[in-house]
Amino acid sequence: MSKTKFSITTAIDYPNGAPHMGHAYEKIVTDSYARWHRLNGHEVYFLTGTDENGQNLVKSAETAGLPTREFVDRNVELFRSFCSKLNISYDEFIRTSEPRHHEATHKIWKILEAKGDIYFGEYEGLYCGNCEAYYTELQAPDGKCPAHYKPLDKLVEKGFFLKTGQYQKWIIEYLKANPGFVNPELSRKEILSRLESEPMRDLSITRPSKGWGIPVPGKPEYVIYTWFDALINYYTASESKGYWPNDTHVIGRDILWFHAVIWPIMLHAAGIPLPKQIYVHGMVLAADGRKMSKSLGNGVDPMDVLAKVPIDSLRYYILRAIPSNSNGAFVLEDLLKRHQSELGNDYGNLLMRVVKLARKRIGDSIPSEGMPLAFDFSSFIAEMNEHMEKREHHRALDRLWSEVNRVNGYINDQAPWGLKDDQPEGRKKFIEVIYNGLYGIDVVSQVLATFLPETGSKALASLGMKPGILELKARNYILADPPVLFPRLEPAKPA
RNA sequence: CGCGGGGUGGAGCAGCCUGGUAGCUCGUUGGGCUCAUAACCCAAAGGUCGUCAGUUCAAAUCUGGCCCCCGCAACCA
Repeated sequence: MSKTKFSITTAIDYPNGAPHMGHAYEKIVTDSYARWHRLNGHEVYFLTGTDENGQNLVKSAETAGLPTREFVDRNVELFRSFCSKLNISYDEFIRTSEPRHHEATHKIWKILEAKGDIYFGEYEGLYCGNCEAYYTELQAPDGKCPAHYKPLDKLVEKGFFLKTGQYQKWIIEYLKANPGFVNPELSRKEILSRLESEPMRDLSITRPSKGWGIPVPGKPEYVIYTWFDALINYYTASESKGYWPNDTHVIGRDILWFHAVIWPIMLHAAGIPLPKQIYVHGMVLAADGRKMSKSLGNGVDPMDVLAKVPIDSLRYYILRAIPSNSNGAFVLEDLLKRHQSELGNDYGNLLMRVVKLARKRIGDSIPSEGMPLAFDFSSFIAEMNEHMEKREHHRALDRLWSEVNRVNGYINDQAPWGLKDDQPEGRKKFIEVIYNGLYGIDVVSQVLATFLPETGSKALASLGMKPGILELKARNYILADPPVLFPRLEPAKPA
C-alpha cells in the first residue's frame, strides 16, 4: 500500500544578504508541518531553496566588491548553514541558477510563447535612476521617488509581456470556486477584492540583460524577470521527484499577489495543474509593532537570539507566540520568559521530576506489563490534527501545552513521593503513577518533536525512545539521566 | 472616498459570524507540596471589552459616525 504523500514548499529566498528573522520564521513553520506529516506516517517532500536571478543581486555584489557568482555562492552557503542551525528538515534545496531550473523555465516560456500568451511590447512607467526601479502612481502620487524624494523619469522600455490580463476573469472564478486554495480566508478575500476592483495589466516578464539571469530563448539581449522564473522552481523540483502538484506553498503576505494570482495564471496557461493550497503566514514584526527594517534598526538577528538560547526556544517562540495567520511582534524579553517558564518550568521540569524519581526508587527499566493507562490522548491527537490541518500551529502548541499541564497536575494529585515502598499497595501504586507520568511525557514529546525536534529527541532518549513513533499504548521504558533541556538564564550581570 | 486587519484586566491573545455568566497563557498575590531546573499544583485579585450614538427587554457581540495602530497597494524577492 502506498503512503499518503504530502509535499510542502517555502518561498525561495533572495540571497542578497544574510538570512533574517522572516526567513527563520517561514522555514521553522514549514518544517513543523513537514515533520507533523512525517509523524503521521506520510511520505513527505519538503522543498526550499534560493532565488538567484535579478538585477538586485548584480548590484549587491558590486557593492560588496565581488563577482556576482562568488557573491551569490557565498550567501547561498549562509542560507544553507542557517537551515541546518534551525534544524530544517528539507528534502531538497533548489537554486534557480541550476541548469535544470533554466531548462524548466525555458520549457514553460516556450509553451506560453507558442500559445500566444507572451508577446513583445513596450512598458511605460515612472523610473528612478537611483533605485533602478519603476514606481506606480499609487506608490509615488507626487511623481517623486519615495526613497530618494527626487522626481521620477517617464521611461519607455521594450520587453516581453505575459498576457495576465486575459486571465483575470478566470483567476477570480478559480479563487471563488476553490475557497481552500488560499488560506487563511482573509488573504483570499483580500486578493479577490483587489482583483475585482481594477483591471489587471499584463505582466512585464523580461529585463534588458546585464549578463546575469536566465536569457530569453532566442533573444539573449533580454533576461527573464526574476518572479517569472522564481515561481517555476516549485514545479521544476517537485515534478521531477513525482510530487507535483504540491500540497502547500508556504509564503508571506508580502508575496501573496505573485503566488495567488500570477503563479496560478502561469500554470493554468501552460496547462499544468495548480498547487492545492497557498498558505499565507503573517509577518514577524519588530517589538515596536512595525516591520523589521534595516533603516529603522529595529530588527532582531536570529543568530543573536541563538547565542542566548537553544534553537528550540526560538522555534517554540516563533510557532506559539506569533499567530499563524496574522502578523506578530517579536519581543526578545517575551521569548526569554517563555523559555524559562513554559519550556523550562513546565516541560523540562516535568521530564526531570518524573525520570529522576523513577530512577531513584525503581531503577532504569520500567516495563509496561500490567500497567493501566491513566491518560486517553486520542482526543488530544485529533485536536492537534485539526489545528494543523487548518494551519493554526499556534493553537496546536497551545493545545499541546494543556497536555503538559495535565501531566504535571496528575503527578501533583497522585503525589507518588508520599507512597511508601514498604507497603505492597504503596509500591504498586507508585510504579503505576510513575509509569503513567512517563507515558504522558512519551506521547507529549513525540508530538513536541515535530515542533522542537532536538528537544523531543533528547527527552525521548532519556525514556529509551526515539522520535517518529507515536503510539497511544503502553511501551517499555529504559531510563537514562535526563538532560537540562532549557537551562535557566543567568540574570544579566552588571558590567 | 484604494484594499484589508486590529484596538478586550500589567503583557500577548480568544470570544464577535449564530446578541443574554467576559475565557486562555504569562505576570502579580495567598495557600499547598517537597519528586524536580527555587521548579510543580490549587485559589484569589485585576477589565465601564478605543470612542460617540442607534437597534433591542438585553450588545464586547448587530448598525452608523469618529479617533488611533498595522499590513498590502502589482514590475518589488
